This record gives sequence, C-alpha cells and structure tokens, in this order.
Amino acid sequence: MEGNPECGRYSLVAFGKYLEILQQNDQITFVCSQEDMDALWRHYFDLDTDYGSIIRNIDAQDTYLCSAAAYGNGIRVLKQDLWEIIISFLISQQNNIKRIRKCIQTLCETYGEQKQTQTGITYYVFPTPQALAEASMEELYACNLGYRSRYIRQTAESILNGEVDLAALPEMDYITAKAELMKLYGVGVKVADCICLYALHKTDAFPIDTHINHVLAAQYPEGFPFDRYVGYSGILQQYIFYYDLNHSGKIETRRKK
DNA sequence: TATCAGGCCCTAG
DNA sequence: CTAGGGCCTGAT
Repeated sequence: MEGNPECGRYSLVAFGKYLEILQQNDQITFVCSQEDMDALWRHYFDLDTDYGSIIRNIDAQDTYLCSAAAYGNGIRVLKQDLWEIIISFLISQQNNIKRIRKCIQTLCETYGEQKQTQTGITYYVFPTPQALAEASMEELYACNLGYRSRYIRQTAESILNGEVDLAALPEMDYITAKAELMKLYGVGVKVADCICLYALHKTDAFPIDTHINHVLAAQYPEGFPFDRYVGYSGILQQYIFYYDLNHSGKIETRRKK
C-alpha cells in the first residue's frame, strides 16, 4: 500500500488489480467498480467482520491491551494473496520496512507483469512462482535480496514441483497449515505465523517477533492469556504490534528531544 | 566501526 | 532441545 496520509489518498495492487482509496474524516471511498468491490475488496479488507465486538471482548482489567486496541481501532487483518505473502515475509526477516518495500517493488518491476488502469496509471503485479523460479541467483542478488535470494528460489521451486500445494493450504486448520508452510526453505516459526495470519486468515496465529517478544516480557510476565481469546488472538497481536511500534516509539522520541 | 532491522538454517553439545 | 555463529544490505 502506497499512501499519503496528509491528503487521505492511498493506492495498492492486489490480485492483479489496482485500487485507489480516498479518506475524508470517517468517510472512505473505494475507487472501483461495484463488481470488484463485492467480489474482491470487501473480502480483502475483511469488511464483514465486526472488529468492534472483538475490542469490546477484551478484559477490562487488561489496561495495556485496552489501550493498544483503542489506539489501533480501525485496523483490519487483510486477506492477501498467499504466494505474494510467502515471498514478502521471506524478504521481511532481519530487514526493515523501507528496504522490504524496495525489494518487493524491484521484484514486481523485474519479474511481474506490467499493466495499466483505464486512467493510464502503470503498475506491476506480483510475479508468479514460475517467473521467480526462472530467475538466476545472480539476478535475485541484484535485486538486493541478499541471503534471502536462495530462500526465494528454493521456495518457488517447491511450489512449482508440488512439494507444497498452495491450493490445499486454505482448507487446513492453523496448526496443519503452519507445519506445511515450514517445509518451505526460509520459512520458520515467525514467518509461518505471518503467512497464516495475513494470507490464510488463521486468526489464532500470533506472530512473535522482537517487538512482540519485548511487550510480552514487559506486560505479560505470567504469559499472554491466549485461553481467553481463542480464535482471534492474532487480531489482538496486531493491536499490540501497532501500539508498540508507533505509540511507544513516539514516547522515546519525545524523551530524546 | 559496530549494531540492528518485523529470522532462519545449520551444526554442536 | 537449546545455544550460538553466519548470513546480504542499508541506515544510524
């Protein structure tokens, strides 16, 4: 998603299509046909889920989680393309967001199909498994993917030769799907959880990275109450992550100045 | 110059 | 099973 929060204008490419979104205060406008809205974007943004009821179910005694959820009110866990998310999170490891975006953009421009909107905007779709499997290691390294290049190459091949069947994954339960994903070279516990959450919408998946780990140690020394939030702890993880990354970051910045 | 950023793989013990 | 080293690269 590319965006300019100042003027409330966002754009993204998903499932081969380009979408522009405009926001004026509480009003959101999707610039697309009614058909695409109903067939694609409603599902993609998980618009039929009531996130408000999830937030209301949070333990009122848990002031940290309540604050995090209030801060992240409006966040939605997207239902993104499985293949795209696998590669994107292979790239994300030991990496920062700025470079992740650049790597993915380079992959799309180098190996993805170029398209144009009716209004003449050029964009690139995410490359297919075939396209990435055909890339040489030298070419992948040239995309600044670093040591993740071999993860991407081998993963693309594992998909092509049927070692892992992408089409079968959505039918699996969370635990099974996670184990299946971890057969892919370069996919460990954390990345598998991200894929489960962002592409397969397994909302029990609770990715634990360095930020979350830090919060869990500081706020939940007795352990996070997963039992209380069966079926949607992954959504709460999003609130925690966003809160820790932005809110507490701002506090640190202010202190320094 | 050293460290770190939304980890993972591999090898030892 | 757990610990620890190595790994691409760019920013600070």
